[in-house]
Amino acid sequence: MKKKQVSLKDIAKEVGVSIATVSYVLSKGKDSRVSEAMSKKIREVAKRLNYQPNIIAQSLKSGTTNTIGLILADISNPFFANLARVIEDEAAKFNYTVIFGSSDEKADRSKQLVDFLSSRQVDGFIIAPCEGSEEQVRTLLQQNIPVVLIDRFFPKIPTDYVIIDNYESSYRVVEQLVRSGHQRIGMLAYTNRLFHMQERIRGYKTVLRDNGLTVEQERLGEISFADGKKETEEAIDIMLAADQPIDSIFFATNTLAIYGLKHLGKLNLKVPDDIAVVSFDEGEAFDFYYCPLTHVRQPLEEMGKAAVQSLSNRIKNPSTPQQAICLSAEVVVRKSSSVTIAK
Amino acid sequence: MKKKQVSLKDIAKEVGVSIATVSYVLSKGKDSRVSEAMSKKIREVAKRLNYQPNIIAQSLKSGTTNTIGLILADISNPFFANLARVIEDEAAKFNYTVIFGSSDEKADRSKQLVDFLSSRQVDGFIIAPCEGSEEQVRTLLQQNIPVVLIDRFFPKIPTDYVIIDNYESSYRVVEQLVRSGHQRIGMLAYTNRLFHMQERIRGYKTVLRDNGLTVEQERLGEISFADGKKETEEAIDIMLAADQPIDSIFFATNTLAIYGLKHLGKLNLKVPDDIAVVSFDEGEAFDFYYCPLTHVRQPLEEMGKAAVQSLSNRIKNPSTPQQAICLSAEVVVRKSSSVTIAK
DNA sequence: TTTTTTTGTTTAAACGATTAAGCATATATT
DNA sequence: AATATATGCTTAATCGTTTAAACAAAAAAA
Repeated sequence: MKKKQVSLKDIAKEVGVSIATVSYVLSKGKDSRVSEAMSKKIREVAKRLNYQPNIIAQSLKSGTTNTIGLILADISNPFFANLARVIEDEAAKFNYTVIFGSSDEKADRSKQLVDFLSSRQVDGFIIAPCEGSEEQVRTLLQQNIPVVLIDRFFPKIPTDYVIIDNYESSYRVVEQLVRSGHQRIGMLAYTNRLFHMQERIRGYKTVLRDNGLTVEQERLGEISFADGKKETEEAIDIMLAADQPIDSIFFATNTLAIYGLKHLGKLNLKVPDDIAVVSFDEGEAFDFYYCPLTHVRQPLEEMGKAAVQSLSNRIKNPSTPQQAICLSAEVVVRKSSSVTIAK
Repeated sequence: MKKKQVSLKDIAKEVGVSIATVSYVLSKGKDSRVSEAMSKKIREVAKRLNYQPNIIAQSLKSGTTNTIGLILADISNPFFANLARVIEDEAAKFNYTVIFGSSDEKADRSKQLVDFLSSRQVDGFIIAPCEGSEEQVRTLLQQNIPVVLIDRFFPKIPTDYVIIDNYESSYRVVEQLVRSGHQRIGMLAYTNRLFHMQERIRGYKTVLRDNGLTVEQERLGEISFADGKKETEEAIDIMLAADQPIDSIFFATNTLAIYGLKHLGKLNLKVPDDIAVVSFDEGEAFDFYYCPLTHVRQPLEEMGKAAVQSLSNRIKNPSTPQQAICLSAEVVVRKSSSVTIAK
């Protein structure tokens, strides 16, 4: 009736030796000084009883769990879902299990997750930090718990991190709109102070200035995370209703692009003829969109792998100097940023 | 330098009492017989030192981890990703953490995951079992480890499970094609012996027979999981090249639908005018498809919740009689199954 | 005052594994 | 034969927590 796993004790009793002997055979193999005959017997019984070591007990003894805590903004977002999968697979190669949770961009939720995972003794964290989570990261560092930030980072906190060059990528993708002759380029971004978002905005503004276009505050829509859909629609409506309506738009994330493209569809505006579009990120959803999108493709695979490797390094060697990895992203040019055919 | 968590011992030393006293105060609160003054002091020190209980140690002692092992076919599939999210959220309400992995429809991978999660002492499993995993499930049952199957189940194994009525759903969604006058209806299914897939096929065949249409073996494409994309394309090509080409098609899963719709696009066939379509499942991808799809909408929320509740019941009361939950799914009728306008 | 009960705290065992140290035997070295 | 070394196994401590049982001191009941 009782669910009782087979333990070293059970094997020891069955064979008639001490627990230690069994442990030596099963965990040390050849290196132990247990006789070959006894080893064989123990291994046989272990197999017969279907012994599985109790990892909880091993963890308690060793102080290590071979577990990584992964905190993402939102696991239902394909960008993070894919990143999670890459990290999971890569971590498996290092013999780590991943336990993760979504912060939903809320600092207090993120705090809960950090505490939860800490108490489960994860060996380290990979975190896509949300706004306001600086203190949590600092606390982990103070406790000497390894942390690697991913996708976003805090310039003032000396953590390991893996990011892409958001300024550069943003500059280059918006440049596509400029090149194809667009003059009134709008941008939709999330209204937060996270560095990566500010960098994307900086890239947008800089490329306009570099090309003699004016940066109009009304063309930069800042959307709250909580009510993204509605605010995106309103922002687009305003930009289109202006005296000088926008002729193209840059979406700073995939979720903004999805909200935005659906709205443009409702307004019966055709991409790229009525309005050109460029975006960050990709997703299966875009595969069915009638007009292939010019977008920034982030090197998810590389990012995930780098993060796991970086974390693994730090776990093994806590005194490694800070590792800051900045990858460059590819700009995929498609039809959605084309020149307007008839004007 | 050493990463050392604060333990009961540290608090005990600081306050000058035994470990047991600290434990009583922190875990029993009012129920303990520790004096109010001492309790207060201990709580203060615990707070000051930022004490977090070591869950690993608690688990070892209690033999329970408050953790659920979740094994899905493929976490990158939106159907499973959404199901996972529902389960995660529901489990959190019961104070359970979810650790999961994807079997990728491979029995040996699934076996690995079961062993892995077992050794981590999960309190129970929620599994969407793949073909050939019967023995794994039986073994868990024999060990009295709680298991709830989801999405799929084995009629011959008396487990708890949560599924939808696949036969009924399939019948009703294909019926839409029949009603709109389609006569040569193809189906794409995965080639496996799992009950849910067989039921979907049975629904398709039955509705044809019930309406005086012949069931042609050439119109039932059975696709292997490993090479789904290519085989889907070939199957569609064959069905279209036949003497009596199909006029409509039923995709048994969302992945098959995605492969299929992309291929129809390449062939320049318009839905529903050139070919009508119905499908199982949904996904953000379909939102951008030019023609809204008639499909079976599975009650993910209900399914996930039922699974967690069922598992929670069994964990608390292992001798509960078998709980078999079969939910009915909704058929969402859209344009893709409309009658062909011009023939 | 003596006995009983209550109150407040400690001791010790347990969960399952690891591992240094100990202790017999057996074998090798002088 | 005496000593050293190797072999094979056991003892016991440890990780951090929980909890029954023991114990001492204080309060209540006799």
